[in-house]
Amino acid sequence: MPATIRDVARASGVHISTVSRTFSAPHLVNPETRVRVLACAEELGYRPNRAARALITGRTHNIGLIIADIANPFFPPLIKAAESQARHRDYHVFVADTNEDPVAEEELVHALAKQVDGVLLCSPRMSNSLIEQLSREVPLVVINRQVAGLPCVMMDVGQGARAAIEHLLALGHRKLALLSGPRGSWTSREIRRSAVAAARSGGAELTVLGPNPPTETGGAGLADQVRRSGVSAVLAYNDLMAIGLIDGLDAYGIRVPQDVSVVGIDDIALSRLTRPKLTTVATPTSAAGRTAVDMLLQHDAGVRPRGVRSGTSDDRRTTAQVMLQTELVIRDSTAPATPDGRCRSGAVADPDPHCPAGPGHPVATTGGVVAS
Amino acid sequence: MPATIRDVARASGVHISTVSRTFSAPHLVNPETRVRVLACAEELGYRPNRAARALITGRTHNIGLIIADIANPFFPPLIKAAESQARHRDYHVFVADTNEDPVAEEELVHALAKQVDGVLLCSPRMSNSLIEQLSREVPLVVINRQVAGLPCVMMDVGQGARAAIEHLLALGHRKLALLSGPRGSWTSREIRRSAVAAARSGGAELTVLGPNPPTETGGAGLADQVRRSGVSAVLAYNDLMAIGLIDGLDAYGIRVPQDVSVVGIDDIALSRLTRPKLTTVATPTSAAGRTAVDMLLQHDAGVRPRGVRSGTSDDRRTTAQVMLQTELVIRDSTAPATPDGRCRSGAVADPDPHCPAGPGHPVATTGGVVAS
DNA sequence: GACAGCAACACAACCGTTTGCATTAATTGG
DNA sequence: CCAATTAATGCAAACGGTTGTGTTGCTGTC
Repeated sequence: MPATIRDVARASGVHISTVSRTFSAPHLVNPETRVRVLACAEELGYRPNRAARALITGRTHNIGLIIADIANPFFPPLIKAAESQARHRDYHVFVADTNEDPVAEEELVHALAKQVDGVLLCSPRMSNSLIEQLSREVPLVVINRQVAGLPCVMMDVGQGARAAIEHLLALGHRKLALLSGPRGSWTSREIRRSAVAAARSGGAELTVLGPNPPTETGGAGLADQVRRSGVSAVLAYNDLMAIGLIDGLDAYGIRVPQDVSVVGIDDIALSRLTRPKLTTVATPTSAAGRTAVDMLLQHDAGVRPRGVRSGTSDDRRTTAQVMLQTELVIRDSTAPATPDGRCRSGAVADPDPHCPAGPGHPVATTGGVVAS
Repeated sequence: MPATIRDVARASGVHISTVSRTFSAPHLVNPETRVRVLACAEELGYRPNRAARALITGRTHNIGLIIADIANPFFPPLIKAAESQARHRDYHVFVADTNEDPVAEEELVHALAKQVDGVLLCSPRMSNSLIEQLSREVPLVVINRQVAGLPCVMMDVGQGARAAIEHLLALGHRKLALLSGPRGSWTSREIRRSAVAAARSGGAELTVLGPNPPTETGGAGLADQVRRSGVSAVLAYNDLMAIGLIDGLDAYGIRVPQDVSVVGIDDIALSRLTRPKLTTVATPTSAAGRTAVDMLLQHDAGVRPRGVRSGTSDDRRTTAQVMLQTELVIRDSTAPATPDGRCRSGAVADPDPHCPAGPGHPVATTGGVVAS
């Protein structure tokens, strides 16, 4: 039913190669013929079959995007940016969700390999060596992880975590906790490394809790541990966990930020909507998506020569690694510590929810529910 | 570089057709040959090229999923469910985002048409006639919309909206507002129709505000209108708008649910995390994603006969239309109306935020921030 | 007037599969 | 022992494009 190049050729009385060139190399065909062919193509509703083209050109004009969990609000902006950027370059994006499962990750790379010109591996949970091995099968760009010899786009969560810890130290907190992320997460390791270093150099004590599932439930489940650890401030692997924790603490009658300060990472849209609004480290997710697509397509422009089974060397892509900056955004979930390290000793139903912000707090917070 | 069927044939000393059959029709090849071929394939890391297969079989084993806005938390669970279901049936999913733009929607269908075996059109904003026209180009399953003659999977938002309005009426509210959704949204029309009918039969007054962008910002921007309209309860097109509205009202010192009750639709994960927790109509998004994939693939199983350009008729798919049930879930953003129609007259900084729940309120709410 | 140069197009091989049909060898029935 | 059947495999034509290499006809030059 759909019109093929042959239908157009027949209708316009030229050879199929002329039709093909009308689209791929217009300067090679006579202007008069060109308009005639284009008219026929339009008439028949002809659209080139990309799969057929891929067969001979070797470029599918598809890219794969492998994500740990689409339902995690951290990812949609990245997906959206990648998809949009790809579309501008006339590429389509396969999105696949691994449910945080490293095995599913590997299978998906294999499954997509032949079908795409490259794969964006977003927050991979598998091992570096496996990633390197897979990269021999299909061009890979790694997001949120550093892998030697491979193009990577990372966000500087180390710097972000440091800023967060320093913010908490400046507020007077001395007993801190870090809720770490899932096993296998490069981001989680970076955060931990930086947070530990920052806490130590600030003379504070930092307890690491985890690994944990990077979800709201994961955070909520840690409320009890946080409570008993006696810390006055917490840095969470991501906003979702931070929000879950706040929720969990609330069930124990512990108030944020009056009793405990909480900092998240990511700055998902949600973090502006919960009460208290979350202090968090903003990560440039959209930029990461765009950049990753650019890096993948940049080296991908050249057309594969005819019969040449490309040898081992020479198309060794320049493995740029870019690090995007993060930024601490201070909202309402952090407040100065009281002299004893806690602002208020877990009062459940205090009639006055206000815990006046001390001079160290950079924004005018009034604690609790506040318009801003 | 990647091994082809010819490489495997050469290595195992058989014809390529035998290799092909080893995978697609194993019973036709000698068991001994089969194991030999499989061993060679394994050795060479051979994986069939799906594009090449698609060329001749006519099935790409891809499906397209077109979404209004990936960043809207309503969609990710649907995407995830669709992707998972598709993968189980050995299909891959192209995800594309239209940014709520009907024109982008049409272009995307065209662009995907040749590349997929069918397209899931999720919450389309274009016209019915255009959808019907596009359905002649590629099999379509429509989600969140009813189009005659096309397979559709809908959620019964009409029933949901009625339940929401009746809930508000039972709480004593008599002046209501409806924040409608984007222009072109079937869901928005359904909600409006049902809400208007329910309000009328309950003897209440209902103001319709909109159309509006279905986002948090869209909701927040309506706070002023809602305030001045003097209503005591609001039903929003979706949770995002409801949450935005609550935020916007808060800036005017209007409390939810003490001063105004707010009901959302969708029950996105977020609605459990904001304060107050949102009363909302839960829509079965994951089920919708799964069902849509099933409906698409169900009629898609047959292999296209060899040279037969399938005629007009006979593969007229049975156009099942399924309606999934919704459910009102009552949380903390709705409370009984006071005799004068408002619980509290916009007190900005009242020291006591509690507005005791009346007997009509089904859950023990204490208003404001509460653990539950 | 012969020939180079060029523009415009046609020809045909090829990409990696699938699949109807032909071929061969082994098995069975009469 | 021969014909008929069956199992296993080879052969080659597609699928819908792209692209290197002719082929043709025209222009301009000496």
